[in-house]
Amino acid sequence: MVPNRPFRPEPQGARDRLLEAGVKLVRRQGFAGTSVDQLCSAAGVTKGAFFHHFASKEALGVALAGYWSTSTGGFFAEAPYHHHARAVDRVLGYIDLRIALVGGAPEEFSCVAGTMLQESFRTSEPIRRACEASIMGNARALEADLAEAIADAGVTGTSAASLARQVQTVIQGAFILAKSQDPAESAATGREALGHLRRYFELLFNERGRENAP
Amino acid sequence: MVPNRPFRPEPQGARDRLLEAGVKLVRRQGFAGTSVDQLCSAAGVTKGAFFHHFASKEALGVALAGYWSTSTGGFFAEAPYHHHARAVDRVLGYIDLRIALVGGAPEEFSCVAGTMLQESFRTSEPIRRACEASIMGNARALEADLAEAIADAGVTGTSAASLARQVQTVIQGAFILAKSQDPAESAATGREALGHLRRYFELLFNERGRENAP
DNA sequence: TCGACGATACCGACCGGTTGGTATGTAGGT
DNA sequence: ACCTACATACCAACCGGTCGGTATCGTCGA
Repeated sequence: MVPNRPFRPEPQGARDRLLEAGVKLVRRQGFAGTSVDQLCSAAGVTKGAFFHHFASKEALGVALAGYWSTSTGGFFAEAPYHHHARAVDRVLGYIDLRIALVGGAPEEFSCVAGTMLQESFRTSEPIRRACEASIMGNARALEADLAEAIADAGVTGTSAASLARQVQTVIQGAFILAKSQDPAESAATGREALGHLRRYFELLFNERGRENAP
Repeated sequence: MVPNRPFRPEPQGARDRLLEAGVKLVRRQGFAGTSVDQLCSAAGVTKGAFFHHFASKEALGVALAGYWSTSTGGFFAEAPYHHHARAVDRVLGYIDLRIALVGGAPEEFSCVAGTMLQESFRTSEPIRRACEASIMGNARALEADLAEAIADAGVTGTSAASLARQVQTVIQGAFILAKSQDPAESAATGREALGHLRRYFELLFNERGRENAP
């Protein structure tokens, strides 16, 4: 969900190293499938350090969702698609950016919050809430542009909030379809799904000019 | 993904009871989060019986994906939406059926294959392949109708296979968004997402007559 | 008609390793 | 002296998996 961040400095403290290891391991093997010991050795940290910073494995899960939200939120806030003059173009620019980020193996572009939700929504209410906040926060970042685009095009029968949720829906679904494929084809499968999302928005906002066939 | 099956007889053998328990437990807490002992006690069966029928926990996962495919596939094959004369109506009828199936808590309508994929796509290649077969098999059931609808409406720039995958994408994404919500709102959130899928298809196939606002 | 026989279905105690978590210690900054 | 940030050692519970045994079959020769 967030790209390779080449210029992000290697985290120094044990807490940040554990969260960074959490992103990597949870994406690859899920939350329940990742042990505290694995987290520690991936972060180059001992178990004592882990439980110094996190009261429990569940607490790390909650913190991980927040960490994920913060890093992805910062990335999209700085992205250049905001500079388009028309709201529709900002919305489509966001989708194009998401398409551009889908490359390589699924564990490099998939979403930590979506993965944790799948297995923890019922077993841990704090994790569920933290993941909800992460995904819905991501959605909220698009709502203003969507509201403007809806008004410009005179779209009826839906709302900016609902369309923002749909963006997240298709993104999460795209990750699952990508994971279902052989690694060589998974990124293309994910991009195809986002291409359909783009086309839906083009149709909805009457953007006939720029045909983009998924 | 499959509804309550009220008239399905209680399975007799240990193998079927384990698979039925697998559906229930994996939906609720994921594959890695479910232990063999839990499976056994939920099925009312001993560990000896488990390893008599399945060589390993992973083997149960593979069998579970197949079991899931078979039951859902059978359900949709018999559904009445096939009787519509026009292909578009069959496609939209399928989506309406999916919408109708989204009710109650996420563990009652979510997809076993999608859940297992999320955490096992990298740790178990056999499970990944079994889940891919399940999801893509489900998609294939719609391809003929989609191809016909595409031809009828003169849609360009995509294919029946691609649209069939998009249906699965939105379904899987809808389940994740549903899981992110408080149980009281999760079903409505899931239905909303499928409503957008319906609207995409209405726009694509120029079905202006039957406005269905998500 | 019978009973010996192998196959299948299932039982439950047990194993070594791993799990999340704790208790205690310590180095360094203030 | 005291707090933060770790390290080390350890624990009981649980993990997936094994193993020797039993109950119940259909079948086939005598």
